[in-house]
Amino acid sequence: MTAPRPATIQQVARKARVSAATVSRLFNHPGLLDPATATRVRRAATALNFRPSRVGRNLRTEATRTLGVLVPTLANPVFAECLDGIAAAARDRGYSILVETTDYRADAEHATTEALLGHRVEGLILTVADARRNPELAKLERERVPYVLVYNQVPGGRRPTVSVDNRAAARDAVRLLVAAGHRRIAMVSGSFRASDRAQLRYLGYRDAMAAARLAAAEPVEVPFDIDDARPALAAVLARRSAPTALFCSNDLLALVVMRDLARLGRAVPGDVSVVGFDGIRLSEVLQPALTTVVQPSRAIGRAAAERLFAELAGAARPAPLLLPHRLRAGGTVVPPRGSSPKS
Amino acid sequence: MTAPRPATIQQVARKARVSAATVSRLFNHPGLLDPATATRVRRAATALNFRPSRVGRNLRTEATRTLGVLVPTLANPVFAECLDGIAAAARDRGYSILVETTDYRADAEHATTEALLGHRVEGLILTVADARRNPELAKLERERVPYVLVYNQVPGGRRPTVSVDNRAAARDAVRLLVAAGHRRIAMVSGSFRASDRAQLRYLGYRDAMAAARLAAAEPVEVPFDIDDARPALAAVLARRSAPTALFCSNDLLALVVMRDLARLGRAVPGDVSVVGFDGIRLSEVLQPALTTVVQPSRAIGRAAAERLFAELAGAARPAPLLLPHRLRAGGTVVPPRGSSPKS
DNA sequence: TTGAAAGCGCTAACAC
DNA sequence: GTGTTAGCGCTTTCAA
Repeated sequence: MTAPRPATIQQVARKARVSAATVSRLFNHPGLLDPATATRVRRAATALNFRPSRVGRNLRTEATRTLGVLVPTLANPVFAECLDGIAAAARDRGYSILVETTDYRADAEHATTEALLGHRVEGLILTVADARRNPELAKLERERVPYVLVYNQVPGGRRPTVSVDNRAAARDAVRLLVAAGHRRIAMVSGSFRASDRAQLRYLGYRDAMAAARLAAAEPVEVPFDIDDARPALAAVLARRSAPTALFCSNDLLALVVMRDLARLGRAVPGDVSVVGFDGIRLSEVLQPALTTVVQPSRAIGRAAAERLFAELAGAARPAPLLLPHRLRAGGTVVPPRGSSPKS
Repeated sequence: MTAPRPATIQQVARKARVSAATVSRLFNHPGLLDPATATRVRRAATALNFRPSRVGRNLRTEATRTLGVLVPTLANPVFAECLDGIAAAARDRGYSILVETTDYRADAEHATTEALLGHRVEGLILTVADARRNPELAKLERERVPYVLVYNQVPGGRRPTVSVDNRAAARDAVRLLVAAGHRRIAMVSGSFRASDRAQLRYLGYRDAMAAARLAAAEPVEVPFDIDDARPALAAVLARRSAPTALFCSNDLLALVVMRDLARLGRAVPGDVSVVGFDGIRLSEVLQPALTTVVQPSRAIGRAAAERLFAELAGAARPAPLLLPHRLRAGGTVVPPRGSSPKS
């Protein structure tokens, strides 16, 4: 029923009355062949639907021209856009991409990286739950497997990363709320355990609050895949001094928050202002557009791939790369009720 | 600088003073080993960071346990969500996923499928520009490579597909506009050349218009990656009888259309009602939520993977599978200005 | 329970 | 310009 075994280089060689080496040359060093031979071999190959096996080739050359990618989920467009950038860069270089997801479960990082390494990928691009102390990253370093983290960021720059400055970016976002006149600002965040970025962004939130001499609130931690934020939101809004603005650790979360605020009868931005983080394409297009910190996701993916290629070509282990973030003003932030402008 | 050669089964064998066959057995048929031997081999393997090479294994067993996935882009969440479903299903079965994208360029389908087949993927899951006559699909059939199309749909069911009934779904969507009282309805569509789905959805649009004895308009075809729809929209709205409602061939497009209608000073749904197609997660969460046809994207991905596994296990070539679509009423459809309810 | 041997498809010396 | 040969890492008979 299913695929018959593909033709081998030997079969082509027999049919064209040449040696396997000559067939191999046709595909790898066509210049070396006598034109007449080349034609004969080409014809035989076509007749047999021959397509060189990367499996045989990979084994022989000890190079797979394959990259592994590991991200929490592809349901969040921030990772999908990044992967799209990686795929484009890989295509340009003739590399293939093996993809794994963890669904934000740190304990899935082991099995997935093992699978990738088993395939002998030449390098890895990944986003892990926590890049600071991470047994899988330690493994990659011990075994000297080239890798680049995307989105993750490590204090001291001790790992090869491509990211924005999460803390500074979060600070900018919250500062924008402060500038709009908000004094009671809370942060809604995806689980800290599942995301070191979320932790850094919380620090940025605290920085901005401290700089404005405002009281930072405890973070409102929710699961990344939350689909009803009403209980959490109701609790925050019931605090003695309810926030007039919410900073969300990512855009997906911000959108869920906005929808559920509406379901709770709170208007955005009328009752509550909201700021996100990521700048996924869709957050720009909706109305009002989400005010958010834009990360250049495709560029992050592309840069990570290119740094990996550079390292594979012999360059030193890449230093951390900080790509610029950008604050995008949407319509989800206005001054709090009853505030005088330029207070 | 870069990775030293990974340990081989021979090195482990030497270190454990057994043969390579015994090491192999530890990983493939551990029950066959004497417990003491197993421990010794395990220790040696750990000490050397040994991890069986899938490259060697794949060559020997002539099975790669790898699936290829080809989609137009991962920047559209409908494909990313589908891939997320495929990845989850593959993980359950111990399969790996090789991903390629075409950026909606039909002429990239050849090189990308060749790359995948070169890797000897055991099956393919793909969305092509046009599945009816497609040289790459013909190639897959000629070479008897198992494949399942996702989203694509072929009249007569002559190809293995997993999709919704695009035409009927589009008909339902437009019927909903008709039921709201709209008489002048236009369709904004991604390029027909790049998407047979778009063509089918246009047919569904015409069906619904005909059934309501309304005049179908020529489609407003735009590129899938359009980022400013204002020129196209301005042209449609300038027609002698401007539409009061727009049916868009996908959600991403619908969102761009909504934003650009706003930029043109038209309110949605006040001036123009809008319906989308896909039901990407984000379209649900925005406000007003987009009225759209929901496709179960993750389920489509999962079902495609499972049908491929069934075929690999010996089942017959899968028949087309139609998954149910669902109309989701959002806030982007209201009766046209000046219409009387229940006209 | 373990080992020896062969071979999966391919490429790169090396020889002619 | 082309062929011969060896071997990449692994699994699987087959024999002991």
